[in-house]
Amino acid sequence: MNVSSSVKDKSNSSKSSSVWEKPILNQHKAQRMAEFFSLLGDANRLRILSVLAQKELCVGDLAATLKMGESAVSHQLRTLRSMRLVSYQKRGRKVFYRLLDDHVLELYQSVAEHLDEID
Amino acid sequence: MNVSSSVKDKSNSSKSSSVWEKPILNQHKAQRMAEFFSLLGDANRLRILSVLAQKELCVGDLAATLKMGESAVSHQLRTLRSMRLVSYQKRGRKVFYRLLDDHVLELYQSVAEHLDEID
DNA sequence: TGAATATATGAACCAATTTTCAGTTAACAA
DNA sequence: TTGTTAACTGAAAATTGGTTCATATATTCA
Repeated sequence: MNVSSSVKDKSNSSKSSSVWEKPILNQHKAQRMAEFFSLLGDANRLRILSVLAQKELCVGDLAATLKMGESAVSHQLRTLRSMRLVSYQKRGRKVFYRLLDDHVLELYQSVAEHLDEID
Repeated sequence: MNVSSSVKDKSNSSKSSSVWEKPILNQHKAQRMAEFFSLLGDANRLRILSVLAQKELCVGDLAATLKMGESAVSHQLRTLRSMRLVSYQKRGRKVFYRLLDDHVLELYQSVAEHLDEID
């Protein structure tokens, strides 16, 4: 057993004016953020995004470019769609996907920097 | 089969001057970035970081604050250490952890914004 | 020295995620 | 219509990840 500081957990409110101040990130918001980060926590999804950042592409081309199964790509696009990171447009029997969020670029930026610092 | 664009894959070089331009994120770098994002892709790890962002804390207090097992916390700290997100300092028999990177705050910021836009 | 405390570690277990496989739907062309 | 192609979907198989449990190491205190 071990509790040196007074740990009362004032049932942290979910609103906070400045970033990451006193209240502990509450379970629910932590969960939502974790889900989002997890979305970027897969090499294939990152590569899909990196390709789409250049130009919109249909599922088949995406699969060919990344040397992945088309079904796997389709599944991944589904999860990317669910988090509103890509949008799609059907043309004939192809479905073209494109990036739908520039936040991702910022995140990419930050992590790239961090990674460069490490090694 | 389906390859409308010429997909030659110029064996993408890992260096790129501006962010996310032509070369496809190569397997290796994608993997490293994915590992990093995965690190933030867990609610408990995020909460650990949110607590450490306020003040340094020892393992036991961290566990008590977050209502997690001490072993679980220790395991998580280990992975956070491996990515240089926290540093630690041994004092007596306690080990104090602290945030060791402000990039994380930026990431947190970006994702929080994105999340707010969604709902 | 021996007991108690704080943390770390490895293995086992369970849960979540990703890919593959088979089959379906939709669009187009013959 | 029939055949072909593009994409999607659900379920099973495979992989990855997290927590727990038992144990080990290290530090302090008596």
